[in-house]
Amino acid sequence: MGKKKISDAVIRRLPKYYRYLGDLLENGINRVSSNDLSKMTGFTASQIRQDLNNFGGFGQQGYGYDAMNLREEINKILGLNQKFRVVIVGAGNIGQAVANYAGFYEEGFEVLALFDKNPKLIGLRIRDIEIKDLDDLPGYLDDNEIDMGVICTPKAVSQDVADILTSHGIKAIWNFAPTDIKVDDDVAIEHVRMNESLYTLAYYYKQKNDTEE
Amino acid sequence: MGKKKISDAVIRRLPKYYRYLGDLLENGINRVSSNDLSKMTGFTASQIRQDLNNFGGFGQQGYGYDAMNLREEINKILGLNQKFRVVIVGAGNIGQAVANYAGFYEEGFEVLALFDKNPKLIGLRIRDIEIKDLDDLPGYLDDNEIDMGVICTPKAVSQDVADILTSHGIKAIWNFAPTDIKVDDDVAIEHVRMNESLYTLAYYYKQKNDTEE
DNA sequence: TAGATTGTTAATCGATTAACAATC
DNA sequence: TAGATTGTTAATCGATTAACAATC
Repeated sequence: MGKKKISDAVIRRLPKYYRYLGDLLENGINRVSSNDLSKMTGFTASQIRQDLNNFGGFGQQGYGYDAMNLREEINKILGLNQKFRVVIVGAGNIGQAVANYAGFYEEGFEVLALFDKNPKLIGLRIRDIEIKDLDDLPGYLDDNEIDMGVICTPKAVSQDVADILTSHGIKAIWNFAPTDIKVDDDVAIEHVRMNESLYTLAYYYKQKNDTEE
Repeated sequence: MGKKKISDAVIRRLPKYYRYLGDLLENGINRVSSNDLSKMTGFTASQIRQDLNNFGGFGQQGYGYDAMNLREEINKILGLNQKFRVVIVGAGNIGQAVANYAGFYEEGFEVLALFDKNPKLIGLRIRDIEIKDLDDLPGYLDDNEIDMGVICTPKAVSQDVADILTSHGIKAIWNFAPTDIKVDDDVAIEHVRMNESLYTLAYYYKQKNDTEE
C-alpha cells in the first residue's frame, strides 16, 4: 500500500545478517549490537541499523538486538517462514547438487521431483526423489501444487522450460542456466550468475597481479 | 597508477555485455549501438556508454560499436585473454559441475585436478581429470603452477582449504561454500552466494504474492 | 544514575540518467 | 550532406555514512 519500496541492495544484505545470527545462536550468543554485526559482516553499523529499521524497530536502546528474535524477524521478512514446494528441471550435476543440498531443506524448501530428458537419468533417485521424464513436467505441474521451479538445464532450453513452468502457474524461478530468462511481471526470478562471478574474479585477479601499483 | 578506480558495479556489468556481444556475433551481427545493447541488457544506453568509456573509446560516432572488437576489448579488460590453471577442491556435485562445465574451458579456464577426502571419489575421473586425495593438495600446489582454486567443500572446512591454497601461492579463489572466507589483501576472491540468491528469491516471491497491492 | 546503543534525521558520497556538442 | 550515435559533462537521484537525541 503506502509502504515505501525497499531497495534491492537492502534485501540482498538480509540473508547475510540471517546467516551470522544463526552462527551466533549456534555459539550460544543471544545479544548482539549493530557494531558486533558490523565486524562480522563488514557493513557499517549505521547501515545495518538503517536496513533493519526499514522493517521495524527490532532493537533496544542501550542493549542491542536479541539474536534469536532478530533472526526470526528476518526469517519472516524474507518469507522463509513458509514451505516451498520445489521441482528441479535438469538433473545433471547442478540439479543434483541443489537436490542434495541440506541447507535447502532446513529453510523449508522441499524438492518433490527432478525432471530430465536423458533416458539414462530418468527413473534414478536422488535423496529418494525420483528423476522423471521432462515430457511429464506439464502434467505433473497440473496435478501437484508447486511453488518454485529450479532451472538447471543447458541455456538453449532454459527459456522453454521457464515458459512451461510459468504457463502452469509457477510464480518463482531459480535459474542456474547462464542466460537471462524473460518472465511475466508476476513471476519472481533469480539468476545464479556463475559466469559473471567467474569473470569478475578474473578481473580482480588481474588487478592484483598485473598492476602492483 | 593515476587511474581512477572503476566501481565494482561497472565490473559486474561487463560480463553481461560480453555475453550479449557473443550472442550477436553468433547471429552474424557485427554492428551494435548502445541503444541496442540497452534493449538486450536492460541497462540504459547512457550507462552502457559510461561504463565502456571507463576503459576507452571503443565506439564510433554515428555508427556504434563493432561487436567483435568490443567483445575482444572486454575480454582483455576482464583478463580473459590469459589461461587460468585451476584446481577444484571438493569433488561432490558442485565440484563436478564446475569440472564439467564447457563454458569454463572456452574462456581459458583449465581444470587440472580435483581433490576430495572421500575414498570413494579418489581415483575417479571427471572429464579425464583425476580426483586426488585432499592430503596431496599442498604437495600438488608446490609441484605445479596453479592460478586459481575453486572451493566446493562443505562450509566447515572451506576456510581451512582456503588457507592451504593461499599459503601455497594461489591468488584467486572461487568459493561455492555458503560462508565468508578471509584471505589476505593480495588474493582475489569471489563468492557464489547461492543461499543469498535463494532467500532473495523467497522475498520477491512473497512480495508478488502476499501484497497484491 | 551513567553508560550503551538504538532509531532517525541530516549530510555526504557515489552512481545513474539526461543532455548535447563532437564527429563519423 | 544529413542523420545517427558516441563521448563526456552536468544534473539528478539514491544509497551510505555521520551525528545525535531518545531511551533502555
